Amino acid sequence: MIKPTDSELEILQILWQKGNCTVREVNEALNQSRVGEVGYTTTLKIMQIMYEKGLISRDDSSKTHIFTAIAKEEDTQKQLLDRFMDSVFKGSAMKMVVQALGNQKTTPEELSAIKKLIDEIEKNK
Amino acid sequence: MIKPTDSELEILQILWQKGNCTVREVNEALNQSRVGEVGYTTTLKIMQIMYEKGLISRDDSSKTHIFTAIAKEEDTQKQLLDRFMDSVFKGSAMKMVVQALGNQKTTPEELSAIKKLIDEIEKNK
DNA sequence: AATCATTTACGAAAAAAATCGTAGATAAAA
DNA sequence: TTTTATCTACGATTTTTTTCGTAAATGATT
Repeated sequence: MIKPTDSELEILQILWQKGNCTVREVNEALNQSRVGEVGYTTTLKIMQIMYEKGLISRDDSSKTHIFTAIAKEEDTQKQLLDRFMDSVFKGSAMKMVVQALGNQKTTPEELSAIKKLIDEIEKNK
Repeated sequence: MIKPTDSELEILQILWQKGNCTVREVNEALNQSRVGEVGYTTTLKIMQIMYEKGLISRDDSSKTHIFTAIAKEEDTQKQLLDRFMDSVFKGSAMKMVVQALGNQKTTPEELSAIKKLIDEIEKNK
């Protein structure tokens, strides 16, 4: 599976969230959640490249093409997470989780949810 | 804080692990854990850039310079993790941890260690 | 049909990252 | 002191990613 670049990932996120999109829709969504604007043809070009790489599919039956993400969000997350864990935490999920949970951001609800999750994983072994 | 590129991160890992290093030491460590070899001057060049960026410090009192990572490993991990969590998991530590733990790789010992960790975090609130 | 707006295709340019060759400095060996 | 080996400095080249201008196609409007 091909690793998307940063801007490709941004576009994938939009496609996962909104389903099928035209280039214009993606471009507008992109420019809402951003500091600097990005031109329409820039977005188009990146999406063309993504299409060539097989990251997204294209329906060109009408003039305005419609694009869809090919890989599922979870699969891509999993793949990127593995890479990230290897390169930053030398493969230790433990260390990474410790860092992530030490982050004030996590709410008590989330913490207990994670405990339940661990209980379930432990049962299934 | 500046985000290191992938090869810069590789070098930082070596410096964190081995402490202070010459360019040659880094270059050799690099070539051990790798598919393709990388030339000595390539490593040198990247380390010079890292020095200019303020990622590493340099002792040039003798001919052979000695380099040291400036940022602590944990701080860098934390910073990269935040970025990663934002861009891939839209900021949800929860989702990320679920993915990480769902990874068969995690051992039972690690799982119970994480539970203990959560207990402690919960106590301190 | 002529005009206008929107779209895709194409390629060029800019920016960022990685690679290495060569030259000159420095120190060690002979 | 000459030679040899190793090092840093510098810049050129290559590769990857991002950016956008221009042209041609398509469809809508008048």
